[in-house]
Amino acid sequence: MKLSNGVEWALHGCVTLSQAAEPVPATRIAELHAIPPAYLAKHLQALSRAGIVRSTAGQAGGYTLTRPASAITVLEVVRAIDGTEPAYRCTEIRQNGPLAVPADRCARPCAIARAMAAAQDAWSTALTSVTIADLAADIDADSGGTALPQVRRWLAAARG
Amino acid sequence: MKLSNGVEWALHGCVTLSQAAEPVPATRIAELHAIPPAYLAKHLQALSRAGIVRSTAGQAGGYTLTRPASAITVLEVVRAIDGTEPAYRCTEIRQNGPLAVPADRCARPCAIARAMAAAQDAWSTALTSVTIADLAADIDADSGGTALPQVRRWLAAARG
DNA sequence: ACAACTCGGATATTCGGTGTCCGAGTTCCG
DNA sequence: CGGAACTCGGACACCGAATATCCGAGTTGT
Repeated sequence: MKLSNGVEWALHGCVTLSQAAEPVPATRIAELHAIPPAYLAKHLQALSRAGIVRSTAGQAGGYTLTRPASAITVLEVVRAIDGTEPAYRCTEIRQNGPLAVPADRCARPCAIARAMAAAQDAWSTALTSVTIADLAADIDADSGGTALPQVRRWLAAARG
Repeated sequence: MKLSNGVEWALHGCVTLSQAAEPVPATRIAELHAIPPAYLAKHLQALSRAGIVRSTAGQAGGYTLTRPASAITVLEVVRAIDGTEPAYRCTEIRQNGPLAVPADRCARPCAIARAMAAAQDAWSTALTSVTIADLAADIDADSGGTALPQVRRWLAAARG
């Protein structure tokens, strides 16, 4: 089980966007974190499709959050990048072989699938309780209150 | 994020093994669920390496659980098949770019990594609370108490 | 009207999961 | 005690998805 690498970039990108009132191009975010610009753009497109960010074209265009950062959960971002498919997918092998369970007895998912689904729910719940605003606040606290102002200043300076 | 398909086979296999006092060959388990025998063998080897099952060679050989099914958690099996690497791996991109955080300021993992780790812990905890014995009991209950006896009978019949 | 900048999707490449095979070792039977 | 059959174990192809990239369509500001 491995999570796409783009999730990290998307989350950092959302935190960055939460500090900018005006649109920020994908290229700008990419150079902030020194990551491949074209690939980051691909993931930002996914965020756009999910309705988390809004894109404006043309000069002075870029990406903006569609909602306040406190209304965007980490789970939403993860799902936008990585997809909504659960980690465990039951193949229903209980319906195969010499002791196959008849299909009309399989209305409910099997016990293994239920256990895995419960674990997935716990995971999702944990990620739902954290918002982009929480991440930004924690990052700022870790730096002693200097990180977010620095980002805001850098975004303004790069614009000029 | 996707979980290896072999996890399902391994868990079903462990439930089957929990019903057999004598060694069961990989071929036998494979035909029970109508899955590729050679590939299932590969995963059973992983369980062997993890110390969950014990293999005996030669005629009348096969796999056996090393512990009672109530002492084997689902998480152990998942980790044996899928590896112990957490789903989210932090690349530390905060140390890159024009606003790079100095390395000596990065003793603790970043806020994003902490949130993902917490979710992973919740997931792991959920899977630790379920044992192979629990799965077997649930499967039996779902079938109205017929599933496990059927498996035991089939294992005995196939031996002869 | 022009030009520059932006996003968006279509396109190669690499890596891990999927599936398979044959050899080494061991146990049982004659 | 020798042989044969059965078992596991690791080494070998195959495939799909994630990675990484590019260029064209559209829009804004001048």
